[in-house]
Amino acid sequence: MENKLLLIDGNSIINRAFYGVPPLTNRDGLHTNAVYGFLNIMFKVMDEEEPSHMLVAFDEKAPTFRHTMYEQYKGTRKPMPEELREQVPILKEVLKAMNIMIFSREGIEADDILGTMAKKGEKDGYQVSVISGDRDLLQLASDTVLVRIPKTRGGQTAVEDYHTAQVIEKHGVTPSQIIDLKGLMGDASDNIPGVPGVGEKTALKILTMFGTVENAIEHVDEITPARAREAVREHASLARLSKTLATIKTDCRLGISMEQCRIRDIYNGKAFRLIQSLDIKSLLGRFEGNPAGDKALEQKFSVLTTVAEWEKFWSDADPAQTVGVRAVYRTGNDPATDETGQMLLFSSKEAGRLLGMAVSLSREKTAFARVGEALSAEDIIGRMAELLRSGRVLAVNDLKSQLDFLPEAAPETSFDTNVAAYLLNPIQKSFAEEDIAGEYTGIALFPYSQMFGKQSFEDALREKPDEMARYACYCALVNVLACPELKKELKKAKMSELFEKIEMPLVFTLYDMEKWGILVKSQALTEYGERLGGRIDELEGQIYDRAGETFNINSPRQLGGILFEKMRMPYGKKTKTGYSTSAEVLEKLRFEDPIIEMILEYRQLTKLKSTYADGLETYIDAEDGRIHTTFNQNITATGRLSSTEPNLQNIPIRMELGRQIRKVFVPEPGYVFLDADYSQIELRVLAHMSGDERLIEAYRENADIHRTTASLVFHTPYDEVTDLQRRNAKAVNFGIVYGISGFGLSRDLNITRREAEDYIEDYFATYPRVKAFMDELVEEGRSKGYVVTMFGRRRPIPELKAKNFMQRQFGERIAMNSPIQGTAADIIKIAMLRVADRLKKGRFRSRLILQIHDELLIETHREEIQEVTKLLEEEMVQACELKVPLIAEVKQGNNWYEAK
DNA sequence: TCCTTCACG
DNA sequence: ACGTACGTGAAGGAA
Repeated sequence: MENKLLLIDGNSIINRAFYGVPPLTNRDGLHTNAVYGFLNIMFKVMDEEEPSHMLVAFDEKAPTFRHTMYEQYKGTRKPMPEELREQVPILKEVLKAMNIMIFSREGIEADDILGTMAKKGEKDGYQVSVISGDRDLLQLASDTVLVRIPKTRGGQTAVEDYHTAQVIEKHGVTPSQIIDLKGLMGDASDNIPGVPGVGEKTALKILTMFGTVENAIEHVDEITPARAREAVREHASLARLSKTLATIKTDCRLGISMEQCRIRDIYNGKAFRLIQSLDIKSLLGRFEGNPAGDKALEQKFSVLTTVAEWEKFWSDADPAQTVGVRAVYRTGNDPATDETGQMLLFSSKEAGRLLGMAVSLSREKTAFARVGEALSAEDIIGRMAELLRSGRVLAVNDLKSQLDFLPEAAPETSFDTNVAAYLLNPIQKSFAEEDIAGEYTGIALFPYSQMFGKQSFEDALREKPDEMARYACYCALVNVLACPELKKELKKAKMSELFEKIEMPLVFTLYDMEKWGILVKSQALTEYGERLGGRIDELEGQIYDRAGETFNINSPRQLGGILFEKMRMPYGKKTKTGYSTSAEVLEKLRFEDPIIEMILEYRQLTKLKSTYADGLETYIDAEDGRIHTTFNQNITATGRLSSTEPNLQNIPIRMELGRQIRKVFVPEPGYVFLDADYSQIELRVLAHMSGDERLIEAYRENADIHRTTASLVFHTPYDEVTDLQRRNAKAVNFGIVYGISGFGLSRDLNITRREAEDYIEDYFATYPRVKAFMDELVEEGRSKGYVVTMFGRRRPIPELKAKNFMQRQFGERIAMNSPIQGTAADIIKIAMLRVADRLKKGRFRSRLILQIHDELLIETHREEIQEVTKLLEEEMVQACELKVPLIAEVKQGNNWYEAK
């Protein structure tokens, strides 16, 4: 409707929402219930009223608490709970994103803003609605101004509407008399005193007779009953003051034009993304129709089912243009069902079948090619291969996972929007099309899960073919549109080279590593598991005997009950949920009872059996007997890789029993393992980046760095350093890399905090540039909001701006650690690329198969051992030129145990 | 789904 | 007065 003004009392409504909606948080633990409740109320009212203009008013200072039910009842003021306080700026951000006018100014109360705007709107011929939880606002009601008070009961929002008539009906006074009413009866929650002894009943009686406070005072002698008469006489000035306090100003100078309040483009991509990040899914539905779910846009999407259609799509395409892509394929993990509901299981080869491919050149030209009788996967891929030969760039999200279905692309002609978005903000959890669409294209893409739940691509494509095709088209479009934006942002952040020279090429290297996998001796693994199982059973019996009952040893809760209550052992730490039974705690109880020893061994063995013996077995590929892990390139905040399903980066090594499991990882016949790891790469990076002379000198002399540190810190000649001193110095060196704290070191070394702090102080005195470097990193993190590695990789650190001391301190440790850990990660990535490149160019049969942060494992053909040893060592050492030598040690073995 | 525990660098 | 060393992933229990 034209000329309809909606005014919202921001503080009042968010308070109502906070107490009316049960606690909710998003996946990061941010509270969202008040924002959710507010938006719910707002949207409900907007749906009803269809306003053309709108404004949300806030109090400038931290909102007072006077509007809450609790406060109205108690009449006291308590600070706003943190869970609510943190939601106010979030709400403002959401409103801003929706282009909704928000207004607050110091010295002006939200009430007065609303009053002034209501008057102005009324005067300019607008229909005005004021939304508030506060009955004070009823004084603004008139025949053209509607005051609406939402009530949240049991999740349902009902709204009470007040024009002049309804105010009189419900409260027995006219809107303008509301202030007289408050003047007489007061309002505890608003700190309006009123006339002592006069309540609502009396006040109403007086106003019925005299109309206003002033008139009542003038005719005070006529007031009945006598008690009220004397009260008003005695407190006349208090009544006048109270009325003034209750009066909402309607003549503030705000400097707001009606035009600024006009509603425009509420349902945009930015707002969508923001609400999405708050995990308020139910509100996302409102965005349908704009701009994702944009019918005009979708009409241009087409579904191609024949070769002819597919050819035609490309025939008039601009050959220079980037192609956005989204492959839809059968995933191996979730078995599908066919038309009859029969379960279908696929072999690993079948698992990776292409079902369709969305391609996009622009908003005008986007299509989904569906694999079927008249269009095969080969047809689709074949045509695209030609396109790539002409130098087109493919814009894909998560290229590695789709490489099976794309023609042989090269790093130079591929752009992975997922990897690019990760580099720009590695803190984010996910970078799929739906996660980056809003930020880089303005398209508000629905989450896949919201449209298809947990369905596989294949099931979704069968059950909702149109929606799935449309979704894929949107993805392809997002990729092609996001590509130039991401490039621009990467350039701005000086990460173009990191992206092009390291991350993009690495996609292909990791793909190859995953494809190769690592051979596992299945039978040996089973036997290992059985050996563990035997011993576990023995221990289980002994533990039950000792405890005098059977219980679940794996349950920390039950175990805690046995140890600390039944057996009355002294408990050390407590966790949120009960007693801690961690190995650290149990170690200290070693001498209390033999049961502790048994439990520790039991824990160790069950871990090995469940995670490694049994766990790994399920990942052995039936086709080739190898385990194919997934290397994730977009998980860690520092730039490291991670490994999942299974994690091959945490195979036991520290304890001998666990280490034995490495014997089942073997090279195929005719091959051996070459395993190379960097020697103290992080400390060397620290030496380089800090430029500390002594540290650099020590490494140049190829000294034992822990011994050197011990010698300097403990003022002991190098050759006389004791084992204990060296061990302590080693812990300090580690601690430095982690962003040292006295507490952490003291816990690690089992010494007092005081001693630990002395160590640290001595360390910094010994290596003064290290101290300065750390301070600079923290300062840089604070001023820029992020820190960088030698190769420009960024790590944002919002924690440094946190109000909470602990969080800030955490931020400082991150600032100290990330550039070091991240630079080391950059370096080994470079080494991986060069090693893989040389193996490929030299037509070696050997292949890189694993990376474990500072270690590379190569399955090496026997005839190539010498050459590969040499090139491996060479490329790792030369990956980066530092002020200190970079050292890599290569070992050979017939299994992974021997090669370490 | 969250928490605790523990495997690795 | 707090409650911490940095970075990960998987399993099992509790809810």
